[in-house]
Amino acid sequence: MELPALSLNEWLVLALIAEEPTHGFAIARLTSAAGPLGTIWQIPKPLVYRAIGRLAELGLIRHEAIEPSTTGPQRALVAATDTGRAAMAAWLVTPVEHIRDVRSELLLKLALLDRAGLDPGPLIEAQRARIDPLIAALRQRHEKATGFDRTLTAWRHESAQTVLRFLTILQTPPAPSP
Amino acid sequence: MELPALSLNEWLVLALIAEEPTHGFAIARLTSAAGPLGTIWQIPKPLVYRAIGRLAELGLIRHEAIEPSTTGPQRALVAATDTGRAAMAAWLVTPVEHIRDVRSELLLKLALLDRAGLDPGPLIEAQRARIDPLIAALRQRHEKATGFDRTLTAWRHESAQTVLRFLTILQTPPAPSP
DNA sequence: CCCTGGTAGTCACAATTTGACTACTGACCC
DNA sequence: GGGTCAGTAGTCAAATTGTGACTACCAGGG
Repeated sequence: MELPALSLNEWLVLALIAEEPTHGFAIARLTSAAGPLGTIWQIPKPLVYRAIGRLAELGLIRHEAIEPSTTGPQRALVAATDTGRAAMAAWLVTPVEHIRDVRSELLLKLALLDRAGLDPGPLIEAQRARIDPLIAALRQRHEKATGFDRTLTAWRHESAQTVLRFLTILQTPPAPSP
Repeated sequence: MELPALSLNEWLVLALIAEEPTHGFAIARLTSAAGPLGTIWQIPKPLVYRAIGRLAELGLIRHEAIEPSTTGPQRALVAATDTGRAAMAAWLVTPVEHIRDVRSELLLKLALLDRAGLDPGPLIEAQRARIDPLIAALRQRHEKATGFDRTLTAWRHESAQTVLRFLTILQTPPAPSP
């Protein structure tokens, strides 16, 4: 039962459906530029519906009966299956592979954990463990580099360290003003 | 004479043609994963040729006579026009607007300046001036933020500071070992 | 009673990306 | 000397992604 790779769009749609049974338009609202998640990751409306279609094909979500909406047109409810919820829960605590995915994927996971009222601690720790050896390797490469490679490795090293600093800030709650 | 916006791909192709008259395949080699610029920005082969087509339409480059290659098939030489070289020179020293463009666009400009043997100092200074007020604004927003917004603004603030640190490193040549 | 505005979803098209494909030349091996 | 391998040069078609415009439904205000 290999789960084929999902795009970030698809993971986000699955996550929102796993929170509670909902419908496409509500997801589109949450992930629009104006919505609460739109500051991290936006999904254009047509892509929301495309993602729902794909997730349904994969058996991660299921169409419930159509709800006779009280206001406006009918809405097609979708709910996560057990498989879907399990995949979701695993993804939510898996650290990201590459530095470049921190901005989108890690922040999104943190936001989703926050929405669910779950402790982000384990994810933060796992991410730190993933990054630590990477930073060591980048420092070595930077120390040996010459010419323009020095500029490039400097950037990579600084970027990796930034992730570490960011994770540390998250673990240090802001001091209450005295 | 408004110059329509060029993509990063197109700027890079123009830059390499401005270095010296060349042909599509050579550009594709330089910007492939294995090429010297591939570590910063890769351009798939078909996109190199599409970029050449667009640049020619805009009058930034011109097709020279086809060179009867000594080895292998014929190659279609292209050279930058005066307009093209001027646009290029201006772009090369213009700092990037957004933090997210540092990794790709600013690094690329630095690499191209390095290849041309030009002083990166003015670009670095200009970029610093562009970033400074941004950081101040982000710090303010971070200090006021609460809830998950605090996490988001922390990331943005750290990212902006990283750019500043990076620019500082570039201005500080590595101390010669004693 | 018509018009605006929000809800819900779909469609057709444009842009980007990917991999594979043609074609040409020189070199190497048998 | 002929087959074929590797490298050069460029193009194409298909898959994926993204965009804008469109239908349709209902409520409330003038």
